[in-house]
Amino acid sequence: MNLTEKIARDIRVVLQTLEYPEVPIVIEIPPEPKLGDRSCTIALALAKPLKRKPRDIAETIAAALPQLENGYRVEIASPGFLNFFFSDEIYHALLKEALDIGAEYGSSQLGLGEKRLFEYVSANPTGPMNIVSARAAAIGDSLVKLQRKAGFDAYSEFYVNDTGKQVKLLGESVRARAAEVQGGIAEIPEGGYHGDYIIDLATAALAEMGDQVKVISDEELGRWSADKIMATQRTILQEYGVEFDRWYRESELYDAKMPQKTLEKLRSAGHIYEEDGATYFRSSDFGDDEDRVVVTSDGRPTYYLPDIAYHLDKAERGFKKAIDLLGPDHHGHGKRMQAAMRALALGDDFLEIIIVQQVNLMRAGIPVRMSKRAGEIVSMKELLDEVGADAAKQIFLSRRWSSHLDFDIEAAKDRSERSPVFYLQYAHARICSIFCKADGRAYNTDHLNRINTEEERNLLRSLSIFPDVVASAAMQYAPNRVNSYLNELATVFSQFYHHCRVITEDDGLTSARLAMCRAVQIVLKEGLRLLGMSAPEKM
RNA sequence: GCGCCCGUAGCUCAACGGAUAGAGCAUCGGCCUUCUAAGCCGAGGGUUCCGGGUUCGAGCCCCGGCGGGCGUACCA
Repeated sequence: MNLTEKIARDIRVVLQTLEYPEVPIVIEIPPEPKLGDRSCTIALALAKPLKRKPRDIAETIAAALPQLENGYRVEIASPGFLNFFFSDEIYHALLKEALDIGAEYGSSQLGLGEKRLFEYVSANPTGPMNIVSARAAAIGDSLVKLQRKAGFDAYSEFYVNDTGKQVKLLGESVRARAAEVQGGIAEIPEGGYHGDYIIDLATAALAEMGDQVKVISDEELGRWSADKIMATQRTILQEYGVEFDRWYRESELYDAKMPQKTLEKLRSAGHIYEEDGATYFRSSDFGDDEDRVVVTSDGRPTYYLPDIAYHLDKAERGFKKAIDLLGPDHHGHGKRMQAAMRALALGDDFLEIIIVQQVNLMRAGIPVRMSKRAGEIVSMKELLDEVGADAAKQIFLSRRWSSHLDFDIEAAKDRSERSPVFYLQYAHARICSIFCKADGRAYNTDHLNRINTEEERNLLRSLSIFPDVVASAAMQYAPNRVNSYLNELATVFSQFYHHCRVITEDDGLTSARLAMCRAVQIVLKEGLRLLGMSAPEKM
């Protein structure tokens, strides 16, 4: 039962009966409980086409709605809002349902089982992951969970660029450091990697391969190093609580000759030409600013070709939509990929690009200067070790992905005792504690009529909103809405907690209030799960 | 130059095109003999960068500025 849909259905029927023009029906949550449990602005939207006053239209619609028999009453507020107030019976039924289905509460079939693939992080295996990766990981992971809850068949992938020029450079850098470890001088190549982790890799390579390090090719050494880095990335992400359904290696594409096949496909469609010895894709025919090289004049494919192949493969594996989370430094890439998708006739809405904006790392208000060249970066691992996964995720997931956010390490740590994530977890732990204190007294729904304070009613209202929040967060890729909602729920619960004693001599009232607590516990736990955060039972 | 993103309270950020623009932090003042005070109650704090436009209604959409960030490779 979805209360919002119920109202939308009733309004739709009324609009048809009255033969009003078809306009989208939008149901909202009023800004405060006094204004009702749900509201609709349909009368405002109909004012123009009907050439009548919004208030008159609202009254006509209200009169035609099956209010009492469907468990609500309607008030009209200026300039023409239809405000819906649910009956106690409706709320009690909803509470019973939530208790009955538990963690399934809030799930829906909006996605109709559509197969979707989320690709995120996809950090190059040439160095430590940075803070933007941590942000993307938190968002991507939550999006997949949200979309699954909303009925999509959603999956996650981490694409690994384990071939190409950068990997060769990685190999050269490691070789240089290996020479240094053995007492020589490190001659790190132009554009190579300087970080200390290269020394660690060199040491590990020497330990594992001995003098073989000197004779294998740059590519082989680079590939070996990339594998090590990739394994580390996987471990760090696991500790962060983010697991991928698949790590898809660029080299797998080559093994399956997919870049070549993709090139031929584009060529036979007439989108490929040669110039100055290089092979170009005519991407400007499909919205790109200029044509792009897909094979260089010395015969190497650029990153672009296998990436097109990868996306073609996503479509061929049956995904109806591919959603890529990209860093701000790759936003130019989006246009190119869209151009390729069009050239391959995959449709304009197959690929959706989400640019996860940058993170300005601060420490006590002072920007932390990050220089990749000098290897002076705060890695994702260092960040997580310092502030903790839950606190970091909370910061990332309380903002829209499009916001350029300031992440203050000291603030994240200093406030850790009173941080927003603790507020949510505390509410959950507090409920667990109540059930401990209840000492075997169970909740039940036989005495819900004992629920009648303002705080209790606000709590029911908040609980009823959860399915709407999940749906909108999933459809609009907005995990931050779940975070906002959970904060609101925790606040309303705290108010309830302070005004309504749960465990009393009154068995009927106790059982009803325990039922409320259980429902809040279910939603808090499920909400935290959707955000990838833990829900401790004790704090 | 061109392209993308951002500009909201002292700070960090919210706000499906809707009602009096909200939270947290910070500041100030109350509340622990009662289920977790990591909490609750209250106060102060705003020209939503500026100027036009669309709309019954704009922080949100469109145009033009200003400011900041990023991108503009035969790197990824």
